[in-house]
Amino acid sequence: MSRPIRKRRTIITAVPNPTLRDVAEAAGVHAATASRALNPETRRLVNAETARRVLKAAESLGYQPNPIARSLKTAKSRTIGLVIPDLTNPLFPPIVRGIEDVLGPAGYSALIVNTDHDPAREEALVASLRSRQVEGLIIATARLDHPLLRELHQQGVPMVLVNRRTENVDVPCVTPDDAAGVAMAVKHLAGLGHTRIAHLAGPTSTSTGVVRANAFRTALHEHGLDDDPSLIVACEYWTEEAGARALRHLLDSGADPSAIVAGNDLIALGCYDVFAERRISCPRDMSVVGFNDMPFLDKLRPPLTTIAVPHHQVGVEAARMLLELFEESARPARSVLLPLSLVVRGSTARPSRR
Amino acid sequence: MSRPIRKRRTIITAVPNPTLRDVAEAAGVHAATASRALNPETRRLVNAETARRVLKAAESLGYQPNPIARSLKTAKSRTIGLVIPDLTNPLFPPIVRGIEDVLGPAGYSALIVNTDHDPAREEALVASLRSRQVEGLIIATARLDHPLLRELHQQGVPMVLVNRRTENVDVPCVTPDDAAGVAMAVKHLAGLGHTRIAHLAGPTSTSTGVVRANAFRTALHEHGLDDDPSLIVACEYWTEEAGARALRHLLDSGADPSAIVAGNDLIALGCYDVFAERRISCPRDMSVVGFNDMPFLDKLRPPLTTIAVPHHQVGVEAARMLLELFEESARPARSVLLPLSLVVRGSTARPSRR
DNA sequence: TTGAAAGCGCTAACAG
DNA sequence: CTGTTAGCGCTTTCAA
Repeated sequence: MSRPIRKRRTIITAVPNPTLRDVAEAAGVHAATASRALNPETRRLVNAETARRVLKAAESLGYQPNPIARSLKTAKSRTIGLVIPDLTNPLFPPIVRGIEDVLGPAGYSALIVNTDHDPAREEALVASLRSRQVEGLIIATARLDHPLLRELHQQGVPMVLVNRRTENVDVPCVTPDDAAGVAMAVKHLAGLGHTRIAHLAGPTSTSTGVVRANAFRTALHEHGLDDDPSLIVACEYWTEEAGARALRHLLDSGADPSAIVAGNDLIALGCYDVFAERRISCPRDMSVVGFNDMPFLDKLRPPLTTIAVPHHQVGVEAARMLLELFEESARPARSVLLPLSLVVRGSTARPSRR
Repeated sequence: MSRPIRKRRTIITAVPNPTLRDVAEAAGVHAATASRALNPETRRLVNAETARRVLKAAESLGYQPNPIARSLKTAKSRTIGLVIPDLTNPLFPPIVRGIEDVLGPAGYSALIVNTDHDPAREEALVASLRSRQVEGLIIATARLDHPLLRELHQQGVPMVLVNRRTENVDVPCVTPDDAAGVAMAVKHLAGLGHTRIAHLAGPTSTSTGVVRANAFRTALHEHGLDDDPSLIVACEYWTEEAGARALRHLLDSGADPSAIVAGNDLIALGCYDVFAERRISCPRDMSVVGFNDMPFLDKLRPPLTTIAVPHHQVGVEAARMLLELFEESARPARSVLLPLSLVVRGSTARPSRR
């Protein structure tokens, strides 16, 4: 009989945090039915009229499902972990936003952790993410040799890599088309008439560092330019300071370039510091091209010519890929290369010397 | 009798995801006892030797407590919501890191949402955070008139405001000492000999905009300078474009300043654009001071003199304050003003014209 | 000091 | 189509 239920329904008009049972009682049905009605996936299992009543009851009570209870039952947290080196690097915020723009509408949230490039910290943070039951990981800290990634992969943790890749682990990646980007930079400089072009490469422990350096060498060949090994110097980190050190080293070695392809924008900024130190005029004495097109580069002196990376799109693709992985986790790892574009500003010009 | 338990213990050596019961069985105790032993808070309720056995069992099984189950039981999610306008604004990443540096060690995680300055979006995002059972909110999007904040406060949602304040709601805030910062900027310019100093204020809908503008007027008085109302123009947004528009307006109005105190660094960058447009040489013809000291300002042409805000510290204080609020939610709202410092670079100099 | 029992809010068989 | 039942993994009375 439904009398007692009815009675309760009228008494409980405004519960502080209405539960599914409150809704069910208000609608005069069982909690299970209310659950079915409320979930779009299972709504068709219930009489349309009943469903309507449940929806209305939920609405009027201001019912909000408790995702924690749902998670406990379904063993799905609707949460993913995002592992980045450092959020204050302007590279990452647009990627994060791209990820969240896809995840949010799909009902997922991201937990962000910063590793500060410390493998031990990374391991601890990943462990904490996993203990929080994240369903998958998006990782922006990949090194070529990265035991943690191999281990996670073996344990079947769904993940996708962004920006950088790793070796020996078959994991889907979303990266900029680094080789094409470097080729554009070299073509631009060669077109201006530069013949001694140097490369301040990123760290050789990262795929981005290695891929860009290799692409640089290939591009030189294609343009029939000097492939002097002394024109390539690897930076220890992706930072201004490391870029400055590398350029000083390059200049002191007497390699004498007229143009530089920097591994990324920060390394290019390090070049600016050295230009100031040594009274080198850019672009008159030396041209430089960055990589990434981080914000405010147009405000520099001179404005930096660079390769624009669609960071937001990188995030979007990565998040989509992870969601797809959840759908059919057996799918083979597929990777995506995103197209880049050259942004010509004031840091590149024809060489003034011979 | 413990025989069956023992037996099971030896059989189950490596459960994939060991649960509390697995640990309990392995240690030959009840799940409740294992729970008490594992939780430092309740460990003293259990025999030291038993506790040791439980800890060892947990260790050897690689037990990780399931925070979702715990949350369901305790109605605490160990999660907080962080509401910011836009993560790609370089102001916010250091604040986020400060927050996470405090939250992480305390066992909390942050869910970040970006409102893009859209009140409707903000409302929806806050609702989604609340449905995810966040225990509290850190809000960086406060406007002076902000009905949502008043409503949340009435509902007793623990929250703290960062960067900006709101009116008529008694909520704890962590903000830079805007008035002191503006006073430093004006003092610096006055000391250089400027007498016609303009202010490109932030939006009047935000406390930061209003407080800085008022402080500007006060500082002018203190230095006995022109308080010409036409020297103060409010920008519509905290952006380069709005800053540029405001400066054009100021210049066109004939106010004729020799120096500008910009509401923030982005507004100052907008000034740089106008300087280029109108062939105004900075700092020869016009000095400008920014506010915030966002990254890479030293690389601009000229390097921007600005007021440095300890953003990381802002995040740290805000997170601490929220955690304190959880401890004793009846405590009266307390607010913190963080000290700033002037960073003199190349965008300020003595006035060249008389 | 420990165990038994209950239940957080929800979903998923299963039965009717 | 709907109700019953059980249980996700944990904490917390209450008894013993």
